[in-house]
Amino acid sequence: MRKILGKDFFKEKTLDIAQSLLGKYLVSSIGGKVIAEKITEVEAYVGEHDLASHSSKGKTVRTEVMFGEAGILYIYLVYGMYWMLNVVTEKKGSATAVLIRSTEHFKGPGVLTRELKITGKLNNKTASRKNSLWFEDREEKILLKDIKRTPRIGVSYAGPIWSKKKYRFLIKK
DNA sequence: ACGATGATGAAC
DNA sequence: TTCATCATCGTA
Repeated sequence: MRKILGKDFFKEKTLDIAQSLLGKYLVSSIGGKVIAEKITEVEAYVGEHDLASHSSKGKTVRTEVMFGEAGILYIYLVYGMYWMLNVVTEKKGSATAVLIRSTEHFKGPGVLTRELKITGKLNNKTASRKNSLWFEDREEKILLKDIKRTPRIGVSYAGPIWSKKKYRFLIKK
């Protein structure tokens, strides 16, 4: 059985959502071709007080998306080349999100979006079949013992506390 | 180890 | 308006 994940799923606590997104599927039908990929690596960004989070800059043209409703996509460009895919979590205004870093076949957040044809066009849109990008539960259980936690990647700017938080979750190989 | 490549936010 | 930086990746 396949269930599309909606707002309710993304309303929970960000760290819980991050962990439970492992083993779920990211499905893209952008450009007509359907690609379904099992999520294997994610990172949590837990609010305005989280110095690694873009939302710690407060509400700006870019970051206001993070202050929106659970289940909307926050997609931005880094290094002038790579789109980063995030899903907004918790209640409106919490400014929390989960970054999708890797799937089964595509290692790295920039590779993943490139291969699934994800761009800023979907920024601030809801993850849904209608918008050609959604999340599915295909009932593949990931055991706790198979999940590894590490600090987040590329956030040394966040200072001694926040750069060291173990908010990266990945499926052990 | 480094360059590609352009948006972002802070300083001026 | 300028400037350093950036939730990265492929090539060396």
